[in-house]
Amino acid sequence: MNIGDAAARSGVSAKMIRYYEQIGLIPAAARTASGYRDYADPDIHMLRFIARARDLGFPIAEISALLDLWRDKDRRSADVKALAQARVRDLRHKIAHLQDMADTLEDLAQSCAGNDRPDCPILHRLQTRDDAPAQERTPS
Amino acid sequence: MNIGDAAARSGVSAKMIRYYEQIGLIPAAARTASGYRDYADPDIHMLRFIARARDLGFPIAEISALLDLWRDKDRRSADVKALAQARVRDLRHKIAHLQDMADTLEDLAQSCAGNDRPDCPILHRLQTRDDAPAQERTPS
DNA sequence: CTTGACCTTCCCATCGTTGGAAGCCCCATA
DNA sequence: TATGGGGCTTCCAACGATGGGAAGGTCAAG
Repeated sequence: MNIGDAAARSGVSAKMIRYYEQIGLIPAAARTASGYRDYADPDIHMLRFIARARDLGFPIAEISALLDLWRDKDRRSADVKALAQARVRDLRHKIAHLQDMADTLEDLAQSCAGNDRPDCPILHRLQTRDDAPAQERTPS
Repeated sequence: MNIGDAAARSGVSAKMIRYYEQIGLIPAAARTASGYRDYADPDIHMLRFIARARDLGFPIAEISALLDLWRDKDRRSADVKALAQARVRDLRHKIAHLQDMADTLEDLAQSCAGNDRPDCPILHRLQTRDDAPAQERTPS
């Protein structure tokens, strides 16, 4: 099976398949006499595995570790779980950060009149220091 | 003031100041006779403005628009508010996406024994199709 | 044999940031 | 005055993951 079919069946683009091979995430594919990459069902399974791990937010390095565990029939499920939990922690951390930014920005936007006048607390906040809680003892 | 001091006072690294100048986000700095960039207080204010906008998740292109509005004394606060609200929508969208991934992954992790045995629903889910709700009519 | 769709490799771009190398400048100290 | 260390300059490269495109070979149908 050519790389285009493998891409269509796995959900990983042909570009990405070549890239994953290049960086060593997946082994070099078999080649036909004319140099075309040739894929079989097990390759498709592996690519689908990668696509799903990627969709769950795993970076390449962790997908590589997951692939190793996937292939290792003597693996300990605790190792897989630890990877997943570390990923969850990282995701929750990123979410909290984005949430802080969104909440702050929403507060600012809500306090802006949004009319034809130029005065705007959003710009005011950006041009002033932001290390204070913003409603305590505004100086002078 | 040298670029190192400007970086320390603004919270933008010297590397980034040069980069922002290069891409045109900020005007080219004044130079001393020997070629050193020379910054004054208004430059620091601008860099701090950039640092805060960046911390609120604005990409460079939007910071550029914010800077234009900041300098424009005839601006309409509605334009600033619209930029902020668009950013909030984008952040909420990203948050929802990460939340989905984290929730899915947490469910999977919770269902994994996490012991010395190799069987693991996380790997199972990754190697099987994921377009089904995962607890309805598991075949055979 | 021609045509069009596919494959190959290689290079470039994104976005924001960091790192390093080579070379010049400035200041303080010996 | 010489010297050393740190800061400045520019240029190049890398990160993660992906897309776009050019130049050229291959395959299958007509």
